Amino acid sequence: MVCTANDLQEWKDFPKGLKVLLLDGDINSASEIRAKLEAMDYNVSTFYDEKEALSAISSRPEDFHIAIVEVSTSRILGGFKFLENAKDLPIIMTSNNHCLNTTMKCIALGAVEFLSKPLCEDKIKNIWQHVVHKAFNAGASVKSEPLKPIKESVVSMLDLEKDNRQRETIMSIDLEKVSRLTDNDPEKSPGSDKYPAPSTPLLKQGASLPDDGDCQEQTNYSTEKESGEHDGQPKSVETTCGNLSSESTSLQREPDKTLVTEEEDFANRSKGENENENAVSSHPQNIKIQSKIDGSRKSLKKVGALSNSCETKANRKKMKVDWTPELHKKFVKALEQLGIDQAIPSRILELMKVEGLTRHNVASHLQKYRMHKRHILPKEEDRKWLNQRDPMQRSYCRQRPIMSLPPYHSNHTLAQAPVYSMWGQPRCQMHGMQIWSPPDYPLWQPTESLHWKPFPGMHADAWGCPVLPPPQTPFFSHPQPQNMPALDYKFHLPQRSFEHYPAEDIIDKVVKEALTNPWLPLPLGLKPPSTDSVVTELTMQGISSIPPCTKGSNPSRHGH
DNA sequence: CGAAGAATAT
DNA sequence: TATATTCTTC
Repeated sequence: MVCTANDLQEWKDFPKGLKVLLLDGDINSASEIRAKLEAMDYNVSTFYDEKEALSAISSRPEDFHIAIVEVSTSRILGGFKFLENAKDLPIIMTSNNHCLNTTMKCIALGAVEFLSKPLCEDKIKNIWQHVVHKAFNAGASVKSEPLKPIKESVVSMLDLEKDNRQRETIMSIDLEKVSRLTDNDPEKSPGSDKYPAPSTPLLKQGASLPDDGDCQEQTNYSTEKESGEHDGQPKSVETTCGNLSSESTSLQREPDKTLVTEEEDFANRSKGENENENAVSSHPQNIKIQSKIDGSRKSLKKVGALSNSCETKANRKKMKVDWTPELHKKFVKALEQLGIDQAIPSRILELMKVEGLTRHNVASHLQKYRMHKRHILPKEEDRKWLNQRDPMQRSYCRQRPIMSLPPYHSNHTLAQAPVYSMWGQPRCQMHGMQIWSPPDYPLWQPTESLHWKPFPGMHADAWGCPVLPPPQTPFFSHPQPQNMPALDYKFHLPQRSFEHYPAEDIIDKVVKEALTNPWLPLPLGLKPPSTDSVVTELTMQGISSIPPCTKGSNPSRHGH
């Protein structure tokens, strides 16, 4: 009756010949659906009465791989009855009536999917996925344990995230996973050739009930949670979303761009991994994936290779965190709040409140951040040191340091294809996106594929020109000429570099002082927020209409 | 043991 | 290069 993974492996032209039980009280509807199914080379047995259908599956279980059951308002009980009594079969419920309650009940009773009528070809051509899914999940009874954290994160995710985009992202990822399932193993699923890009049924389900999506999801999750795992029931909703939730939710509060990026990222990576797997060996793919996963994640207890291929997906490596400007901003804000001495990954993570983000993620980012800091700070310290010893220089050193204009500023090539500082402003907008660094760190911004270099051929290490800011440069002199983007974050390393830098505690002290007494002039080497960053802040808070003239003006006539 | 940070891998 | 993972130290 149930299609096993082995069956699938030997099923040469899957899903052709898929045995579909069609239960629909409406003869017209039934024949219509049947025709469509048969057009796909599915093998359809039509029933108009659930009792007949049930007796058929009990007497000839091998004759059915999947069932499509109609639940009309008039005979809704029949549908449910079938659903409750044919649990071994993946059952797709269908109805004219799109009532959410009905849908939920169907799913709660174990239906793998609810499809609203009419059943167009797109909706039914991929029903075989449920067969595959079920086949792969057969015997996966140990699921609850690995799923537990997943479910928790899903629940919290739902608490936090009301945005539809969230759901869409998850669904899309789900789609990716489902197609991976099929693409992954051509031998098991030759049908993937025929239906190379199956739409995810669950995606449709979600999409078909957009207004109730949240509710529905929550219902599903909570159902799942309290009832434990329905063994063998496809858990695409819970499992898939859940598995991914820890990843996708890491950026759930981020705008579309972030989510999309993440999603694509995931898709690309998955694809690549699959390709690799296939390239290495086409036979024991499941095992290979499993062992691969086992190597990097917690090992799975289950032995069945096929059932593990699902687990594999479930425990798939965390996807890369995309440190978008928004995410980085949170990071920086956390740093700001914590101060330099408290800025440890766990606390940062705490403050960032980004679901799914791990301490490791933060640590890694922090490492990078600090590494960058090291590039800059010594120079600051140098100056500080220098100026502490030379009161005469303090006066101008309180001024914002600027960098000499590299010779490229008139270079059209560079001007029209601006690559901004990877540590400074993000590309594409010199105004409005800059992140306000905490005072104890120089401004820093993760790159997004565009990497700035001071000028062609010049390595970042070479930053720092023996140019000192003009003494009359006002304190708040941030707006920079547009043709020198990002450069304003670079401090100039005086040619005469000192071997000795002040001790860290001295730096900390100075920094703390600056924090405690913000009204005082900033200690040497530290800079006030730029206009850009202020604009950014405002923009982030919804104040977007800042007169552009506030930036790009000449520093020398700006601050007073 | 676990966190932090550095080093190394991908 | 950016991020993940592993190693080392505490």
